[in-house]
Amino acid sequence: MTLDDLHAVPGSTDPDSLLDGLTAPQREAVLCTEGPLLVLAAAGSGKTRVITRRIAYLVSCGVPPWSILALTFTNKAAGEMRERVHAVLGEGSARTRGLTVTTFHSLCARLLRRYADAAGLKPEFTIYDSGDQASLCKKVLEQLQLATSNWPPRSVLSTISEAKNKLWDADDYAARAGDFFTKTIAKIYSGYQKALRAANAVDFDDLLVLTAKTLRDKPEVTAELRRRWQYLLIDEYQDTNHAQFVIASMLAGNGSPQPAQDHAPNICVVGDPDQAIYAWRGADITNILEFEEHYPRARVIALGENFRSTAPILSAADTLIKHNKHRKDKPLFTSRTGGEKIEVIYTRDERHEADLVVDWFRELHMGRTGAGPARPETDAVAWRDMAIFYRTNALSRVMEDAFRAAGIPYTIARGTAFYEREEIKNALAYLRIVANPADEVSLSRIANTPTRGLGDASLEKMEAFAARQGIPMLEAMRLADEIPGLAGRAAGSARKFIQMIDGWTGGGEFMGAQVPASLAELVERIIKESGLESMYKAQAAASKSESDEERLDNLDELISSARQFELEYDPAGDPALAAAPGPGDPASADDPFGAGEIATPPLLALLRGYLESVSLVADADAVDPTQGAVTLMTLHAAKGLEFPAVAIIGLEEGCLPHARARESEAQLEEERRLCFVGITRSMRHLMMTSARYRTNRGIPERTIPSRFLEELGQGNITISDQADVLSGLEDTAWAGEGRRYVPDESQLDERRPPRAAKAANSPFPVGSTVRHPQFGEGIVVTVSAGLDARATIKFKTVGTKTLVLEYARLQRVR
DNA sequence: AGAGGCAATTTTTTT
DNA sequence: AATTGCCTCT
Repeated sequence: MTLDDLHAVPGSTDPDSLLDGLTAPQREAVLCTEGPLLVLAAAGSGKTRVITRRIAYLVSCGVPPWSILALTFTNKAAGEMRERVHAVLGEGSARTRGLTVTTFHSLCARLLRRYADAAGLKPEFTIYDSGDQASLCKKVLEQLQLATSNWPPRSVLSTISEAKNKLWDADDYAARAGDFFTKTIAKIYSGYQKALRAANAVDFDDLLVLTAKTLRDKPEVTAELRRRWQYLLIDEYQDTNHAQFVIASMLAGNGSPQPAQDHAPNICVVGDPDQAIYAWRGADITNILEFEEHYPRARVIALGENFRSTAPILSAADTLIKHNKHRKDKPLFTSRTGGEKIEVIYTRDERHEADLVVDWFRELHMGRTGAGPARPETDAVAWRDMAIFYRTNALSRVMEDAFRAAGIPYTIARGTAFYEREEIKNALAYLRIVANPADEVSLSRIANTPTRGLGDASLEKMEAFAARQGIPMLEAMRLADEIPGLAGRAAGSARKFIQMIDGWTGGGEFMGAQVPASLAELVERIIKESGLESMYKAQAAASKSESDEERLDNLDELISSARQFELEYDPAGDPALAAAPGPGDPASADDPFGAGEIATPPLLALLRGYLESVSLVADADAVDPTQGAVTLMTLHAAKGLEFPAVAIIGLEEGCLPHARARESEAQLEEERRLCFVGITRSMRHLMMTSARYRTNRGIPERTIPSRFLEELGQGNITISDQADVLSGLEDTAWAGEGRRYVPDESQLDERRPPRAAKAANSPFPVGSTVRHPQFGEGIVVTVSAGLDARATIKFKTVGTKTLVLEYARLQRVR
């Protein structure tokens, strides 16, 4: 975010002022509002700024905000864009009312809820994540009597996903299936899709696919939406897949079968082919490459000047990306001069790597010292301005350990992590059942969690009954008394279970005195009344382990998140609730789609919205620059961000480029683009590390430096081989058989004394209980070594704190 | 019925 | 290394 966006005159009505500070091509991109426009925005070329100004410009020219639709890939990107448009136009004003800035997936979820009938769904449908998909797939495999060993659900699902991305349904796939493998997949696909519909559920692909099909097959729906959204804007267009392409085309009014238009659609797409990194999940680069063919009257504007990075960083990125053969060369330049070179560092192993990154960040944080006059304090880099990128999530662990030991604050960009915890999944499964009683996957998750005497045998009987009668499982449980062969005890348990759920939903009506008045209350009651809370309380008491107490904290946090959602929820802004507009008043001065009759009970609407938002979080959404901490994330999550200081780790063959991507030239080029994306996130300081040995799945292996390091341009980098400082280590450590790396402790860097030894000598070893004069009793979580040793202690009453041992006056409690 | 232990296996990236 | 699934034991 740049200063002049934040400080732009709020409520300014002068469209021309929105061009201030823009370069000529940027202005052109803002001003070219009519007709198809392709903006080829190189990394760091001010893309977001252009999009923001463009939206503001449209509004200030009198275009009604509700007729503008801007699509991004992550919630964070959408939120940021919304915020910046507000900042330029003045928040809360009617000037942005009805403006839609959202992600592809949320747009689709909302459209599918609103046009559920047309799409063949019920509006309370559940969105299944990959875990849910796998469970459902397993059930289908069982029905088809196929072994999961021969048909691993994960890989079956990815084949199905590929088909879906091409908009092939199960029949299309079956029609093309020739051999045994594809024919079997066709059967599974068909069964899986039936099971999804029976559960009134959709997977991530369905969100896009069903929307695309609805738009294609229901002209009345498409016409209505086209009437609303006259201006379409799509960010990161290089990463759209075929379904998204169809959605965009249909919304723009350029889809088959009748592309002939008397006016060219106002569709503006922004992207950079060099930053296409999602081919593996079906993104189709030809969408952006062939935009001009699809929209013959399209204007093309290239933004090539980079305003983000220093010259050496930019030059290295440019040199690297030029190694891609299947690429249209385009300029990438900066008018800046100076700047430090990229530091390429070879380390011994991943722990050494982590230590050197920590050291580097520490130096940056203090401001550089060294020869010459002391640098001004502004040279220091705040923790929040630093980031570490890695190819795979597994690489984060060692870095985390190092940061924790060093006492440097850090966060990991893993927005989905919270919702992947067992206790949260369980609580959400109850919520999903409440919202969508047909949701079989959620039901089987919690039918006997906590245990209530509904074991596998009883559940199977009820499932069989449900299948015979062709009714959902929950209905079968309702009729438990009539199920032949079902034990009386199990039937009683089922009855109680049903009563419990009816208590929350008012029998599905969401009315009545006993039904919760708020979402937070519903979540709280479910956690208590389902028995989840007492289950985890009992576990915590029995094991006294921290992870179990953490579960209770997490459940509390879920209640808070529901409360938060409730506070921010605006029913008028929920397109899924809006009644379809009457055909009479398309020219209504106000947003004809914004407010409509609300037929759904408010609590149910809230719950649907909440579950939707939970299902659609992205890892990148967790990036919070206000946290004052170093951010750790994958290279994929880093797209669209920028940081003054960046460390990219794991520059090794097999890691980056990844082993699985070395089979084809195309995959290798995508890896190179991934590396390019990482480099171009950095504004001033960039370090790239390569470990000579890396432990994968517990086995240390000798590595080969990434070819990308050779492709940066020698003039842009400085190389420092820290691994070589201890030459001879290899010969001794790797002598003999077994290929086990046994580092000789005596040869290790003095700055890093063996941690385990020091920590063990600490008077307060990990796991011990200590007493603090002020904070009371706690358990030692980590201890660092050295003179200024610190310990992280989880206190019973005041939470977790990091203390310097020398001053903390801790007492060991036994 | 349910919990606990052992063995086998491993997706890179994510909406 | 870590997770998941399967199996046995209570």
